Amino acid sequence: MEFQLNLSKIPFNLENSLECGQVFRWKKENGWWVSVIDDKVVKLKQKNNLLNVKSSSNDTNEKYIRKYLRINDPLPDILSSINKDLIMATAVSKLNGLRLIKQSPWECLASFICATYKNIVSIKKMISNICCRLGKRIEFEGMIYYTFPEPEIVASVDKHTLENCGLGYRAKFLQETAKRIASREVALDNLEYSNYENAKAILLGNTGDGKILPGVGPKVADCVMLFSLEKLDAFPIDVWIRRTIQKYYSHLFENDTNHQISSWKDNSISATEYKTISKKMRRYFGSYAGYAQEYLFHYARKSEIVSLTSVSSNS
DNA sequence: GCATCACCTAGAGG
DNA sequence: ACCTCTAGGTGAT
Repeated sequence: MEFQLNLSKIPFNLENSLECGQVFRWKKENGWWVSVIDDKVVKLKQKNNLLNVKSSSNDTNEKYIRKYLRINDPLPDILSSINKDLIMATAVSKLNGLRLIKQSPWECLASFICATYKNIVSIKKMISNICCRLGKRIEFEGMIYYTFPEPEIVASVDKHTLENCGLGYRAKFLQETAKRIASREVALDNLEYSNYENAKAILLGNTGDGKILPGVGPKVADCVMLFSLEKLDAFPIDVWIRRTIQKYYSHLFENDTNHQISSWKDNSISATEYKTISKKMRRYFGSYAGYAQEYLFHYARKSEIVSLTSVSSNS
């Protein structure tokens, strides 16, 4: 399967969208961005208004690609709705065309369970290891690729297999969560049809029925909802975003006597802080707060407007 | 409820 | 070659 997608008058930037930290399995090979989506190898190359697409499957049609890349999101309207201040205006002007990507919920959930307390380079390696060892093999244009393994597979392997993928203490979290997804104790795919509050309560196990997903806290839940469950108002808060907010949005918290922004410690976010920041920023940016988060996150990392002592290169 | 702290491990920096 | 520190946080106390 091979075709071109005409993007004239549709703002889209492939590189920004794939490198902003929301997806972990795309890599550049011979000028093409390559990954496996579901069970299909997909290669993408953008030249101005044209997106070249190649795939191992004939099911990878224009509709499929448009959905995955969220081409139908009204990006100009979204960006003007979140463009509320100078820092966002700068991020938008530098990253225009960055779109959220619609991932498979299970792969997204598993990825962000692995992502806790790791840098992006390490995350990519862990996920690559999981796919190599447990995924289905696909050959395309002389190269071998692997699918992301189904929850049933992850649930049933020996625990050491996951540990050997470099997951460390995350191995048991991932496997336990895989079991509960595989058994459909938690119907992950149905959460797309719940609202933000309900979906989050179910992911966090706050429904009172004891269906806990280990390794899933507020940050992981927000990432899964934003990147795979159509909750574009979700606003994940990690150390980068928190530092950016502390530096550029402290005025929003001036009247908050309970949670003075100046007292935030640099290396951790308490549950209370998470709720305070999340509520404030979701209200401030509105129904597309998740787009704002992604632009701020990528801009903060790329431009180093907030400092980290150890920043890994993105290669 | 709410704050503190340990946690697997790879990779960077000294 | 070593040591120290940190990473898209979460769970236990």
